[in-house]
Amino acid sequence: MDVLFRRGFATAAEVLDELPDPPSYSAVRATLRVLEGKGHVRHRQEGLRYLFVPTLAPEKAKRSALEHLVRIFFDGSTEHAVATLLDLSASRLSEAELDRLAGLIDQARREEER
Amino acid sequence: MDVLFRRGFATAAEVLDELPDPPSYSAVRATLRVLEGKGHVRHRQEGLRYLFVPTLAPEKAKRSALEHLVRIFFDGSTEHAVATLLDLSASRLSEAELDRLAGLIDQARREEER
DNA sequence: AGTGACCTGCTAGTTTTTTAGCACTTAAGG
DNA sequence: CCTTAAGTGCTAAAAAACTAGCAGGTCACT
Repeated sequence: MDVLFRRGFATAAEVLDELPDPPSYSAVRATLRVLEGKGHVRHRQEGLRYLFVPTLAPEKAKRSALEHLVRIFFDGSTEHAVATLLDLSASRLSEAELDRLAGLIDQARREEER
Repeated sequence: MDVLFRRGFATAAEVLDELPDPPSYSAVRATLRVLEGKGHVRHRQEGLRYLFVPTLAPEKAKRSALEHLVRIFFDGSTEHAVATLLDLSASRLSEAELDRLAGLIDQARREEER
């Protein structure tokens, strides 16, 4: 699922390529069929091969993943999650990115006031 | 692992209790043994029962989980991840929390300048 | 027309996981 | 002292996942 979410879609072979500690090609194909059976994935035929796509829309998947992570690792505290995220990559954030983030906080503040 | 990370430690029965769509008690016990074999978990004896604890320190686990999520769902962009996080819970953030977050961004900015 | 590269569907066999349950130990309560 | 509850270790059987590989189709190239 991670591979599919990251790339948007992929063939079984592409999923295999990107798996760390990969099982066999057969196993990947079987797993994709199981995931499809469970409704987590769909496939469409592209030429003669299958492209697999996550069922959940990317926007929903992102939110759901973040909610889950905040609950599991930060006891539900968005503040702590954001703090760790900033700390994690403070040095990689550009001036412009920081400006935009400050803007988002201001925006949240204004929505709070209403 | 999610249950252990969220609670810090737990018995097999507690893990079972918190699993959505739970397997059998036997399966949980066996899985914990496998995880211990792989080094993801340790256990210590508490009275006559076992308490299982993640091997990875919470601080490292949080960072690792965030890094992974940002890579998978936000193409590595911390900015987009923070934006979604803020949007996700803008209405739940207090004035004080927003102030502290703004402070963290200022701090990142100052570190950038050095 | 033939060949090689890929891909699907399928299968049979192996390995791993899951399950239920038994014997045994410890702690608590009557 | 006896009983009950809760835990561990272990086992055998069932279920699921993994593996290798074959037949057949399509495509591109020679």
